[in-house]
Formats: sequence, C-alpha cells, structure tokens
Amino acid sequence: MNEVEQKWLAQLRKGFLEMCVLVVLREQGSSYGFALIQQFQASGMEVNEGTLYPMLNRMHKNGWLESNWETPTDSGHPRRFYSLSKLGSRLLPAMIDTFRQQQAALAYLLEKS
Amino acid sequence: MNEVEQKWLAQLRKGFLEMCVLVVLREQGSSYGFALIQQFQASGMEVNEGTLYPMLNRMHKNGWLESNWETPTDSGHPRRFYSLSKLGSRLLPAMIDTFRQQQAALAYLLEKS
DNA sequence: CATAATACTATACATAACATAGTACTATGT
DNA sequence: ACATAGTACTATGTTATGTATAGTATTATG
Repeated sequence: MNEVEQKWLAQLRKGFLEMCVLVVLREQGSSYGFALIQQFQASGMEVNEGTLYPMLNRMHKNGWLESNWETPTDSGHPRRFYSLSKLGSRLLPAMIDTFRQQQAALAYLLEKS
Repeated sequence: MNEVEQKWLAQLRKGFLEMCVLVVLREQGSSYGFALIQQFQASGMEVNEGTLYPMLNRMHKNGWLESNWETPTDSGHPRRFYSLSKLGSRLLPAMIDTFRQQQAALAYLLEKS
C-alpha cells in the first residue's frame, strides 16, 4: 500500500473504528485498550496505540462509554476497562444501520450508474 | 437523526464519498458537479454543494481527476466536466478492495468477538 | 419581472486518525 | 543482577475531509 492509499485509508476509518469499538464492547460486556488492539488485529485491522487510546478517551468524554480501573489479582499493570453507557447502547444500532445504508448506496452506484 | 449521529455520519463519509465519485465517473466516463449531486440523491445519499464542489477541486488538484469546461450547445450555464486520470483509475480498484476488507473486519467482529 | 433552478467558486471550521514521545510496571533470558 | 522485550496508558501536535456559508451568474417559469 503506497502513501496515497494509506492516507485515504486513514480517512475511510474515521467513524468506522468508533463503531467497531462499540461492537466489541457490546459483545463482550467490557474490555480495555491493549486487548482491543489485539482483537482488531485478529479481525484484520491494524490499529495502533496512538489511534486507539485517544479514541477511547474521546468516546468516554462524549458519554458513549463508562470506565473503571482494575488491578489484576495476580499482579500486573492496572487496566482501564470500558463498557457501553446508555448513550453508547442507543447509538450503536443507529450507526450499524447507517453503515448498511452506505453499503447499499455504493452497491447501487456500482450497478446502476 | 439527531446531532450526535449527524456528526458521526460526517466522519463516516470521509473517504467514502471520494470513492463514490470515482465509481460514477468510471461507469459514465465523465460527469459534472450538479449531475453528481442528483445521482447521489438517487442512490439514497444527500450530498450538498458545499461538500461536493470542494471535494472535486481537491481530487483534481491531487491528480485523481482530469477536467475541462463544456458549454451546452443549446445554451445554458457552462459545466465543468470531470473524468478519471490514470492515477484515479489505478486508485479506485485498491479503494474498493480496501472497503471490502473493512466490511469483512466488521462482520468478523460482529460474530466472533 | 420576480422567483426558482441550474452551476460553480471561495473561505473558514470542527473533528478524527495518526505520529511521536514519555511514563511505568512485569516477565524473561543470560 | 541486569538488560531487553512486552504490557498498558497519557499527552500533544499535525493533517485532511466533510460541512457551512456566502457569493456570482445564467436560464426557465409563472
């Protein structure tokens, strides 16, 4: 992937990554930054720290997520766990719906234009 | 659609709309701003002037599009027609491929996370 | 003759992905 | 005992795109 495509991908991911975070948190109940990065990697997306951590902070600040610190019982670095707030739970279905509409519009343009 | 969802949609569209412009221009050979706005509306997307015209200028400036002015023979306002440049033609398949990968990643997260 | 529709230009703003640097603890190998 | 890699988070600045808004100019309609 060359530089132009890379920059375009950065734009395409806007909004999309936030939706992905909400999806994973809804399925799992709660999770934390480092684990999310690894799960995204497993899904075929490379999301690095500089992208995810600021994103989680924003989403929390916007009231989409709740958070609390947890220290592993077997010692280890404290982790900041996030879960969906009421607002986040309401937003996610609307987002998925909007995303599907976008896909449908592209499909229409590909066959009918 | 409330304000929060509206702002999120504005983010989700980043990159996506550029791909849509390239798709339509590839299918049709060439087109101009006003016609594109109407075609997007037909596909279910509302894209207004303030979004599309600056976008076409940027894409032209980036070398993704070629453009030339045409005055309708039966009189009427001159139109600026755009078509794919070589770079645009090379980019589009890569973009569509990337978009499909994104869809696949979301599908994975929805079922496996 | 006024209004709406067609068609484009130009400027300024808000926001998210990304890069980068920094902090701090744990586990592993030698 | 010590260096290295891995885990886990914070903070700041840059860049690019969608959007809003205002302005210009022509044609068609009632």
